[in-house]
Amino acid sequence: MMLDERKKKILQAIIRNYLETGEPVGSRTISKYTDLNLSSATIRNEMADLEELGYIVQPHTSAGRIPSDKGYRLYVDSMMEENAKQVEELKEMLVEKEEKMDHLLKQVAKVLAVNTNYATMITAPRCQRNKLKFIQLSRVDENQLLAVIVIEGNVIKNSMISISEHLDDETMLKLNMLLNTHLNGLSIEDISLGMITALKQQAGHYGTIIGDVIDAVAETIKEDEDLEIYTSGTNNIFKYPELADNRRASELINTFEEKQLLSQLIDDSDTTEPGHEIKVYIGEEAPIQTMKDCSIVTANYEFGEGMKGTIGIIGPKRMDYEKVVGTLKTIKVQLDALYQQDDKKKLP
Amino acid sequence: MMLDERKKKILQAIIRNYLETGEPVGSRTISKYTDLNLSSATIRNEMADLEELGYIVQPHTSAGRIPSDKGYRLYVDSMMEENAKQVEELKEMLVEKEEKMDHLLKQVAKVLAVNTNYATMITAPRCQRNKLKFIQLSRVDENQLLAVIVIEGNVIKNSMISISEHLDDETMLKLNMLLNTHLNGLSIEDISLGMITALKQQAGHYGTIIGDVIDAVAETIKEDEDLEIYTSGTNNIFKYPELADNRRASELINTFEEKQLLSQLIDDSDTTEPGHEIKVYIGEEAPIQTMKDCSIVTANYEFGEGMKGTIGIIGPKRMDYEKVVGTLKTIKVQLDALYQQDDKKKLP
DNA sequence: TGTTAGCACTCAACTCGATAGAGTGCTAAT
DNA sequence: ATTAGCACTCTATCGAGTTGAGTGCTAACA
Repeated sequence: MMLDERKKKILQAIIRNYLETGEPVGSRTISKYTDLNLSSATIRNEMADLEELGYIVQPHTSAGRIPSDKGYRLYVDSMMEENAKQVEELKEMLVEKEEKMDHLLKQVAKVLAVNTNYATMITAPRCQRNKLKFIQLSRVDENQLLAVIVIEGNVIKNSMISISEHLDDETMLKLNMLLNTHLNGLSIEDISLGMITALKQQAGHYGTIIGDVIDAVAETIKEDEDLEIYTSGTNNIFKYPELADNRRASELINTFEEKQLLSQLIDDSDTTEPGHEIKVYIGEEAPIQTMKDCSIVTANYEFGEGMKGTIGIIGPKRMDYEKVVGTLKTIKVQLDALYQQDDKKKLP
Repeated sequence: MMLDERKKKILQAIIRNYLETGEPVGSRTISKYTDLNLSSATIRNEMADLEELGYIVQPHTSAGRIPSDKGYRLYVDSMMEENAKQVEELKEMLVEKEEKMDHLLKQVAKVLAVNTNYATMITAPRCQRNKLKFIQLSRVDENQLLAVIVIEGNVIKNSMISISEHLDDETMLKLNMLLNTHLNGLSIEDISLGMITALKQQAGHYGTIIGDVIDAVAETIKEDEDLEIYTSGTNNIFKYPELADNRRASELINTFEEKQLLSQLIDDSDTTEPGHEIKVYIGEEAPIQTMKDCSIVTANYEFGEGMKGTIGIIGPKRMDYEKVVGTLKTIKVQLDALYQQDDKKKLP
């Protein structure tokens, strides 16, 4: 049986109402709530059908109905009206652009959390293939060298290297030359063992230093790959009684704290095909076990040069999908734009 | 009235028992629990005294007694027996020393949380006065300079500077010389406006670059001063029913998330005089309003060159003070030692 | 004089039954 | 096809009664 227009309207009304109240919604309520001018008895009949079709369920015999995962899914897929919400305030907050990436990300997470009343997370943009862009060795004091490593996307890392003998300026220059001419533009896969030994040989007496530097490079790139995740508004879950009981809350808080658990979510939402950058997970669809009573909405933003980051909003299944998707779209656009801006600033 | 030995023993027994069970403890329990061989009636008399003195309270008329803040305080101050706990496991985990400071700190927080079953926090070591140690300008590409800034304690920060014209090697060298000879060893207060203009003049055509670099230096030092706080095991609060009700849990989780709220705690515990590096806050003594149902134990560790960090453990008032203080002491020693080790490695 | 046994009393927590009320399903009338 | 009406179901809530842990007090005891 296909859903006729009226059934759809009723389902939509049920969901909308449930989103607001969090309580099972009965036939009488719908009869008044909609502009269908139907009696509660008729609604009851329709609701019985909808239940049989699996779009709504009864928590117990004499209670109203609440949407099932399938019901939410239909709602999200086809029934949500697009409307440009007032996210102006949000835009403004983002405009005062933070200098540092991590500050910016933390702020975005926070703004999102405050705005939506759900828990949020965001990852820093990450590269698929990291290429080495630039290496600089300098002498900090008698016993220490500083290696500065810049990789594609202007990610910069530093590493201290201990040395046991003095290096004069000329040697420093030579080592820098050697490293840059041979390593620039290479990704971690490109740097072979053969190349390393060759370099060490060329450096002669200073081979160990070259070795140390290359180790540092490898570590830098590796480190950039294990991603940083920022979360905010986790205590928002207490606003939704269906998530706030002790066991569930504890599990959720833990998931948010153990960032690596969230990475499953990132990985999953990462595979989005272009044009569908926003994903919605409802209940059991979630890739994380502890979130099976939640809904999750994720969006991928781009930061140029193939760098992508992920934003996620986690809330109860009766999430205000319209608002969340709308807000995420806005944020995504803002973040995408941010990179363009950066780009322009670079070439005045 | 001074507490005689027996009253002390009874109080101690009450506290110990309450720590275990979390339930009010009655006279009969104590009569059995201790080796005093007293009847419950006698205990009752003593308990009445203890209550009058304010060391214990009754939640309601016909319930057992629980320790008051004052009772805990006495316990912590004078009645805790020092005993070397088995923190070997913990030592081992710390021994596999992480390269990166933030990794290490996160791990410490986690190990502590798992070990104690309380929520934990830790700050990175922070300097009182940051002196500039070394500056390095290098050319990354046609339009960008990279300024690497090293401050005392080997904190390293990077900053990109956009340039509109090509700089040749000689100029780069000159600028580096200029910056290092004039700025090294200075703290932020030492860099006067006069000095800046003088430097800019010397740099002539490249004065704006010098300005940019100095801005970056200022920002770097400032950034290092607003401290990073890592937390772990926040969901442990759900293990203690007296903290796990919705309102309290939400407030606590929020406090842990809004790191800046925790900084009040840091500031307060920072003022510790030498020899008393471990502080215990009980209930209302806590400098953070939301934690007035908790107890907090903090320790300061040192990282040489006047850098100090803070570790904190937050749990219910019926916290196992002995274990916590013992564990914190161990961790503190480990962290203190870590620096010494680092120091040695520097001078082989 | 300190300790203890005994007893009456208190109070939170639990159980049980009754009740109210929201909501349903079914049937018969429109 | 829709609706009014009614019997039915189930949860939530409230109050009464019960239980049991624990106290305070008193009188007896060593």
